[in-house]
Amino acid sequence: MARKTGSHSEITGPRVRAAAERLFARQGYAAVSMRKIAAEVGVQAGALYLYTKDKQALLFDMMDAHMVALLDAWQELDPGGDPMMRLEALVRFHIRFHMERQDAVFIAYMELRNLTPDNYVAITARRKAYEQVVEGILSDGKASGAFAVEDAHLSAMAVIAMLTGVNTWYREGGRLSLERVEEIYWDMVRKSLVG
Amino acid sequence: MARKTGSHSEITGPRVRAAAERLFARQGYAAVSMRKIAAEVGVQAGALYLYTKDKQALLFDMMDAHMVALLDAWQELDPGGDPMMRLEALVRFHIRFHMERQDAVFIAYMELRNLTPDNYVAITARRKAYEQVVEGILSDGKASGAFAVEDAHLSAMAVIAMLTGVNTWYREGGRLSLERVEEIYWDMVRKSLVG
DNA sequence: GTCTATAGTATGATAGAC
DNA sequence: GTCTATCATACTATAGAC
Repeated sequence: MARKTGSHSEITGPRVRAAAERLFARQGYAAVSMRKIAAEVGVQAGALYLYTKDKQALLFDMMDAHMVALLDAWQELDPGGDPMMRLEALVRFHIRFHMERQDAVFIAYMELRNLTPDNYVAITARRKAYEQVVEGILSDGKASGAFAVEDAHLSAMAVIAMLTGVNTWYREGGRLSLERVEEIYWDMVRKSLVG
Repeated sequence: MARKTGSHSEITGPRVRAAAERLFARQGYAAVSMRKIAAEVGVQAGALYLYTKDKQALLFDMMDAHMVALLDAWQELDPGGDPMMRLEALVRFHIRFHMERQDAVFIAYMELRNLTPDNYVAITARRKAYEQVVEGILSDGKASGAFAVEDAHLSAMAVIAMLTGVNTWYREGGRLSLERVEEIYWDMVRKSLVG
């Protein structure tokens, strides 16, 4: 016999996380109160603590989930082999993945300083893992002669900054399609790394 | 006859602004209370209102001063003429200027959302002016055939993101000197924009 | 599962003494 | 010019009713 009323946990939990993500991205973690999140969901502030240990866990969990999703998605997609092909795949993947998750990306970059020390260490480790994916591709390409890279770490950071920067200006329905943006960025990245 | 004690306004004012900049950069505008700023300066919270209208003015004034300094400094340095030479000058200028003002840069990028609507409009106009400096150089270079740029606006945004990204990873006394970083970034930027 | 009520603390800003 | 004291409000988190 089915439940008539009562447990909405499977619905309200995700809604709490979604509301928190929206609000943290738009106003910043410190500026968003539990009351604001509750109001967005349509519950009272006290009810939020059924779905999260505290406000900090709300922030950490969404940042960690984002970084894990990023690393997993790339692992799934990584073609391996030729560094030039891998880098093209990564450039297109990075732009697309980040454009589809603007709020999460914004939070991942802006709210590091609002993590507790332990949580900061954990998230920073995930970030470093992704940076090393990019650096690894550039190192391979340098070794094989495909890329004229002086310093693989520096170039990796430059490429990541450039790609993630798309989020700051690209707006859907604007002058350029995402396909076009991908194309032009890949062209710039490729040229910046070859002879 | 000289004052023995009393007015410290010319000293305390700048110290208030400096403390606010440090704290806003490290903890974020919303997370920093007037009491924290006062403690950093060594005065009581109430005394801060002798040097600023309110907390928002503290934020706006430092962001506006930063953007004006950026635009003025470039206008002073702009060699004019050949787009390739202008762009090299800008790349080196941008990295250097931003590295010397890490806190202000961080705030200028992170705290836009904590500005009141009017203040947001004012700061955004300054940002756009700087973006148009870069876009203008790329447009000139495209017209003269020096740059193979598909979309001057997109490329300007890509270059700015890449250059400003230096702030997120470069640490003084690290593996690479700032001169070396400048060199490598200019090399990457130049290659990404030519044939 | 959600509510109301509340404890305990922190906030931005002002008034008035010195 | 700076202090102390204070107003009015907001905050996170918990307890207990339903």
